[in-house]
Amino acid sequence: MEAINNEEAKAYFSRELLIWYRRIKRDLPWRMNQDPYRVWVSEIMLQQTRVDTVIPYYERFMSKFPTVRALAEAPEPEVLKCWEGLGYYSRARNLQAGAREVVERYDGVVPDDKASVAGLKGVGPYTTGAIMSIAFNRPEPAVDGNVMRVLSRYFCLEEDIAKPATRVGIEKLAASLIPEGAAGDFNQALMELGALVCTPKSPSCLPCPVMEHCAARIAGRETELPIKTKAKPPRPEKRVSVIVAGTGVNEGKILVRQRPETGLLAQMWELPHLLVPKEQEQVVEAAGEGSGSSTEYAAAGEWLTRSLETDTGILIRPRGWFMDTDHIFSHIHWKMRVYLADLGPHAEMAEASGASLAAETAAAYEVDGLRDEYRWIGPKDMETLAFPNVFLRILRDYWT
DNA sequence: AAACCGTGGTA
DNA sequence: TTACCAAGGTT
Repeated sequence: MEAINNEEAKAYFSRELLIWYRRIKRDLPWRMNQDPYRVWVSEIMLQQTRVDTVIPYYERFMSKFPTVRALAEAPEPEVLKCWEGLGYYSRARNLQAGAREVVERYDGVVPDDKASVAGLKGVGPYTTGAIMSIAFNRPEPAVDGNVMRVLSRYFCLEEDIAKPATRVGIEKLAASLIPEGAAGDFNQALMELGALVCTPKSPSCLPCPVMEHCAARIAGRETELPIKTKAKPPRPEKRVSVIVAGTGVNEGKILVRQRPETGLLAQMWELPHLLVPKEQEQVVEAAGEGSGSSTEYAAAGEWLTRSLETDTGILIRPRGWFMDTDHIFSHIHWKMRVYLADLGPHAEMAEASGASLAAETAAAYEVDGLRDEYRWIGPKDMETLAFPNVFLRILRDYWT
């Protein structure tokens, strides 16, 4: 291995990486052209999400919302439905808010201006650099996890890449590596190398275009780098969810609700569910699949009925266990038990009162105190409302 | 700075 | 099976 100085190592890296990328780059949907809107949508979808997962979502999204204006004018629930199953749903709402800002402030044209792009909702330092370089070929760094890993190895950097300050330092380095007039290709080359060659677990150094002068490789430390502090494991939460079957005018339907505007799974739809307090965990645990006596079922059912009534004003009548399912978010682990139920006695009384259909519905609302966020839905409504995966799985089970 | 925000692939 | 983690951003 020829010993070279740092400036030579940098020039070599930029030159060889760019040549390599232009030879082997993948043919991806968002690389069809450099339309800033297409680049923008792809970068938002690709945040913390694999290429293979994104591709079908991207195709669907672009055919439904082909322009900034189309996205800006769409009803928000349609945008959320298009994002269903992809996760990090605030990305979808921020993206549409950004599109609306581009229509109002920039006449529907994504501005070729770093500060303006950086000011759009959901666009942070990485995405700003990605849009500026890929769409407009501006010499801005776009430092994501791939880039931090690749540069940590090539330059044998030992800073913890989990720390925000480390990314800032690597941005300066990445900026100094951008070849004249080739910002977009070079930034994508860095990420392509990280995705295909310089992978997290076992990097494939032999086909690497810059292996010869990779400091970590030369030191035999390529698997030790980058240094990254471990994430905390998700905290466990026991939850009980209920499928409430409608009767009368709601025959064949079930009760769902829309989540609040902020926080976890914001504005997504879900089955009614409750956090099980520590002191109730034993009671719920005892009433599972064929594992509880009638007494134990009654105890769990009583707790569920009382809690749901307190929380939502809806009086149910538990009918039995349906399924258990685990769902792991990035920071919470839901251990969910699902029960079947129908409505309690006073709802039936309202239906049996002999009132007209409209009056009956109104009466049911009054008697049940059904709040705005609740709705009776059938299978057909699943095509319109956006549900997170944990509830999609349960509902598909229920309706098949 | 550290917690919050989803999901699925991989070893 | 557990553990890691992927083209991050916001608060």
